[in-house]
Amino acid sequence: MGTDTMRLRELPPRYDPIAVEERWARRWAEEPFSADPDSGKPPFCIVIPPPNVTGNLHLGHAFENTIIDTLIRYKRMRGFEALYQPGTDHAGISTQVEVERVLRDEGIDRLQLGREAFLERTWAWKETYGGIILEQLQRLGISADWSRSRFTMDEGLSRAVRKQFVDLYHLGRVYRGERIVNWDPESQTTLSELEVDREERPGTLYTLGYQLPEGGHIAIATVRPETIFADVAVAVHPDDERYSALVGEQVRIPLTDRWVPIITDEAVEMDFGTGALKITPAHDPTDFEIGERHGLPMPSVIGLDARLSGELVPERFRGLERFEGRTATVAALREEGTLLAEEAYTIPIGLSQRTKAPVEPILSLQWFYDTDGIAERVLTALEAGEIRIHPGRYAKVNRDWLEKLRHWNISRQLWWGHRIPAWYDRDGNIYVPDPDDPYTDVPDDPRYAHLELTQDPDVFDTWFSSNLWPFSTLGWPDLENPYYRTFYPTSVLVTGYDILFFWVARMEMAGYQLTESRPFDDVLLHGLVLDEAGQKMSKSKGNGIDPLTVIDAFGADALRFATTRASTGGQDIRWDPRRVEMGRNFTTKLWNAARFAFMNLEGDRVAGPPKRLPDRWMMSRLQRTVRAVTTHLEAFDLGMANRSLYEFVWSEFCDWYLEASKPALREDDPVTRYHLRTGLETILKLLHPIIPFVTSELFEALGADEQLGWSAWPEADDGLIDDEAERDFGHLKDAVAAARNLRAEANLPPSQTVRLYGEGDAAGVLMANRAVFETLVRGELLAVAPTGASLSQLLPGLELRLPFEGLIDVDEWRARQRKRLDVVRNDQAKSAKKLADERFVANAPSAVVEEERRRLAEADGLIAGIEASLRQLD
RNA sequence: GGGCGAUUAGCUCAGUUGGUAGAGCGGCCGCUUUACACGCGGUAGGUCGGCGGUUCGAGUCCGUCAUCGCCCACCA
Repeated sequence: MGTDTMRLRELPPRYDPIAVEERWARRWAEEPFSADPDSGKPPFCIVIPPPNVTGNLHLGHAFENTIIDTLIRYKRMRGFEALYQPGTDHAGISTQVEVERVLRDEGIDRLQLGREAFLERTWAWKETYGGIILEQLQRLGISADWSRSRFTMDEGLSRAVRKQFVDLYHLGRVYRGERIVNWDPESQTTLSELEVDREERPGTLYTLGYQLPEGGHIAIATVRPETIFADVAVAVHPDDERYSALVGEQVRIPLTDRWVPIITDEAVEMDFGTGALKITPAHDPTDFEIGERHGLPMPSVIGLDARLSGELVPERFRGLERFEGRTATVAALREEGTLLAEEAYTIPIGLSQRTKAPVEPILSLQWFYDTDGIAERVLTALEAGEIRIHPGRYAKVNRDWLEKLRHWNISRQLWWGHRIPAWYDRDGNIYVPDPDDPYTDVPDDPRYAHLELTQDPDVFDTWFSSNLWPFSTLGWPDLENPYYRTFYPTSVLVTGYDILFFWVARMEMAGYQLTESRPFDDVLLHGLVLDEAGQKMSKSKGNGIDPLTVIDAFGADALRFATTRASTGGQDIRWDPRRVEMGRNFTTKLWNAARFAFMNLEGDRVAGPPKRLPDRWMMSRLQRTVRAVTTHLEAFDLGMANRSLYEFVWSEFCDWYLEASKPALREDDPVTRYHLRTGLETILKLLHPIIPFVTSELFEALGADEQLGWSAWPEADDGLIDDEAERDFGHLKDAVAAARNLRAEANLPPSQTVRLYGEGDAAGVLMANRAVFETLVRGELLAVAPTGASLSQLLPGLELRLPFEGLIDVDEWRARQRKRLDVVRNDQAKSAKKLADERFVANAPSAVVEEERRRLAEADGLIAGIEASLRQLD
């Protein structure tokens, strides 16, 4: 190879992550890692789970994007055309709530402002704050193609949403209908099942008497007496003999003069309460279904403002807020004498995930997505293994949810979002754009010009647009878009298991529905980041940790190190600042190792096979590390990749190789210099996906003319795997450790040079690598056996002797040897016992039995040796 | 009511196909050994939640119980 012309840049003695990271982050933002759809290289694509456009980076984002970026950088280095598709989500309800709050602080009411002005304000807000989270992500060093950033309300993506709706409408999969929905009276919109949290609250179970015509009553249990005004029937189970005689009779609703029939329905539980259920179709999902089955009327008595309203509500209760209404109703019932019993009872209650307000089930005219057919299709595909889910246990969760999916309420009474492309004439007929020309709004269609059409005021559920994300960001519905053609279906979808239903399952449905394809090959679900006490981090609890603060203090590499290390099998990760410190320390260690290497890299380097034992050993271990890290990354096991690298770099490369190579470097050995450089360079490449900043900096300082992120991933060279070198260097390491033990036991100061003699099968390795051994132990290896007494350390194949020179402390040594003797005798006994067991010898694989025999022999030898060395000093 | 996860050294966590338990931090004893005190060398510390089973052999597989946590669920 000859003389090297590379120019090493001098490294500052102390690594300053802040300055270095800032420089690289800016570079990666300005010259993003773009992907060329026409390169012909195999594609690899991950779309970012789009963060809320007005949100701030939290640790969950940092964790998630580190995983994604690590995979992307790895694949890019492996020669894939890797696209990390970035972007943001308009996050309908949370953004609207946020902007409303800001307006309120200015004393402005949304309704006063009006829809158009409000949207203008919201867009302005989005323009101002919408980019913040992406800038924050850039500090993490993620290698997204920033030139392709998308937003769910971009024109192209909005078009995709409209197409989805139009297609589904004409297929009959979305329909407008009056059904029970979850109403959030606080934000004044409906919510899907997923946006409602179930909680148990202490309450009361009331038993009411519904008067029978002939006198007497039927007792009915309810937790919502204020809804009796909307009752349309009383239901009992068809097999319930207690009531069979009453079926068909009319009963009087308390506090009113209305009489309703007693009917039978299988949904009634005979064992619960009195076995008789009041039927309130407009305010309870079960009752709604019963009402539908029996063709019952469905009057409402609770309005959108969550107050009692309507003709059926006696005047004195009208206008009362629902919970006040309950109190008033109960009081009146008591007075009337129809309140038969009250008992304390835990009642399940639905809360709006966003506002925490108790959700009111109401009957409302909304848009629904009948997902039955497509869910079936996804289930078939999942069954066929078209999508791999990691960890595997979530595959079942995914399936179970799809199996019992209900129609999805997709309309929201919000302003911020994709307005529903449906128009109505005065008679309530529905007009939706032609599927063959879905981009034309209905009012533009000359066929409808004579009608006075008004557009549906509602917008879609946010997830009705993010479900398109894997293909809408790539250009769909333009099927000829090169990005769509090359990168779809995407490769891996990385997200938290908490949005498996919200997002993943819905993308699966959208993919098969609209693109006839799975949207991704693999789904990698990660855990949640918990606080130090193991609690979920949340804004309301105020226990969140700002990743930017962490980055400021320790560096983004340190944070990335911490999160990848904690990334094991979808497990939640409890925040532990010690992991970040570990990462910071590790980057510093790497920096210092590089500084040492740089000090020794000037001068000739000769390529070729390693000759000296330390080089052979290191190169062999390095190949194994390349293999292990590659395997782990292929399996998405970032935690293991992290551990393999940490272990190799710190405990092998730094602790042993760099020390052991010092004699050769002192001698200016060009072969060792070559392997030192190769080792360092390979380490930088392997570490790059995890800690891109410090590795890029060092690679550049090493004189490379390409960016590390674009360089090729190392290939393991099996020819360099050297079992003999590993065994011999193992002996050397053991001998060094034994020498250090002797030094410690003899209580010799570290500065004092020790004289040692090695004896036994492995002693040859010491003599052959004398300079290495002497450097590592700060001692002198004697060529001739010392006469007289000495302290010994017994190892398999080696006795290391420290000549007794009178100045040393024998007591410590003796105590330690005796202790060691106990340990070895214990091992010996265990092995002997095993080998004496004929069932073991007969059943265990011969290699295991052989190994046990070897252990026994080794223990025997050690015991004899240790005993002899102890006797010698008696 | 179903389902899932966790339980390993003082703390936070690893532990591929079952073959004598590991890391970081913390503790203790030493060290300006010229890459690194964000470091180096040495050292202590565990009946792997309990019980039972399978096996020559179980942290690892099966059953069961306990504790903690999460998800799903229309018994009013």
